[in-house]
Amino acid sequence: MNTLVVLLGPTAVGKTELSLSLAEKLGSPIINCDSRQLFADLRIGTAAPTAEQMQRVRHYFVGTLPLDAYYSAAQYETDVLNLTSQLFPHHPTLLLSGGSMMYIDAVCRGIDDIPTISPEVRADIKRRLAEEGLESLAEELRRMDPDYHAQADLCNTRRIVHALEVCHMSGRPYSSYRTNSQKPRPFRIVKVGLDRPREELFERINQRVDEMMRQGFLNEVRRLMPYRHLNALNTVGYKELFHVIDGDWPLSMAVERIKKNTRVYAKKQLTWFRHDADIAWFHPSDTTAITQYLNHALHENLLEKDTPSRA
RNA sequence: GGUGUCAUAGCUCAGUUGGUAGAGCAAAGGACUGAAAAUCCUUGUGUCCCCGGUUCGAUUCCUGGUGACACCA
Repeated sequence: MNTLVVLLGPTAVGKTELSLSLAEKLGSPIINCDSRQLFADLRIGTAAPTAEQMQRVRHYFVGTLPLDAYYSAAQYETDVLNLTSQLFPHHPTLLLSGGSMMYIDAVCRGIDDIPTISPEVRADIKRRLAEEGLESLAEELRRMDPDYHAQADLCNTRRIVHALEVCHMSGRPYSSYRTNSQKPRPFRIVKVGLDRPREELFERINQRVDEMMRQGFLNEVRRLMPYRHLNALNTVGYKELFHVIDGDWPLSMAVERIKKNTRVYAKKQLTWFRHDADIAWFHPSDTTAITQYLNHALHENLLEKDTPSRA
């Protein structure tokens, strides 16, 4: 059976660096699992792999989406599964690397099939949110989908709106689509988590933001001003620097906010990953242990494959 | 050396007419199913500089230290 090695961890922990040597060891290309590095033109602010790094190892899903693309974790699931079925015949082991929690889970566990919302329904709910307010929508959700209403975060506009959109779109309760079941995958998954002491991680985040500024992050953002309303630009770093270009914030304040919001994001990632018992954790510099672990995991894999024919 | 001011959370500070204290920032914890670097929820962490004194009770008032700052020599 083929194996998908998933290299994950909080932002700035050192995934990109390690993914290169790991990919070379495994004889695999790198499948990016960073929801923002997927987009073109967000190179500096997302710390996307450099041209040299991309040349060293073949990367998939880096800078491949136009900024205005409608994309989702579910689409990513489909795209990655298609890609892996193409690649596995040539690469018995594939490396997926990134920190987008929901995208990782989409690949590893799958996302339920939920109807795509038409622009009409989306616009209608949006209008009603503005006119009637969130409480009114939540009340309607209580009638249309009491199950989800009972467990939903009623302060979270986005969740309530989406649930209601699905109800209206399909005529069925949103919760009826939520099976929370794990989809079978035709390959084995090995998760390698990277982490560092909090202080060390935060120091790296701060330094990386400073480095981004030195590389001309502000100019990158300036060029993207026309696209600021797009979801792809609702991203740490970009949204803060838009305020600088507007003249509302001093640069120093934006830089501090970017550092802070990146730290918050890293914490959020760790909170999510903490509940995943399948992850084996390592310090990024402990390459010996990581290699050992992978050798062990892949060796087990071989035995599994061989066992039936021996028996 | 003298005089004065100050010393409270990780930082900047407020406050208690004497009943052991709270803001901002920073930080910590959590949720998460077709927008997820998104969106949302929760939380104050403290020898109130130290030793004494007055007091039922001192972080608060008083004596003396220590440290910082300012001014005068």
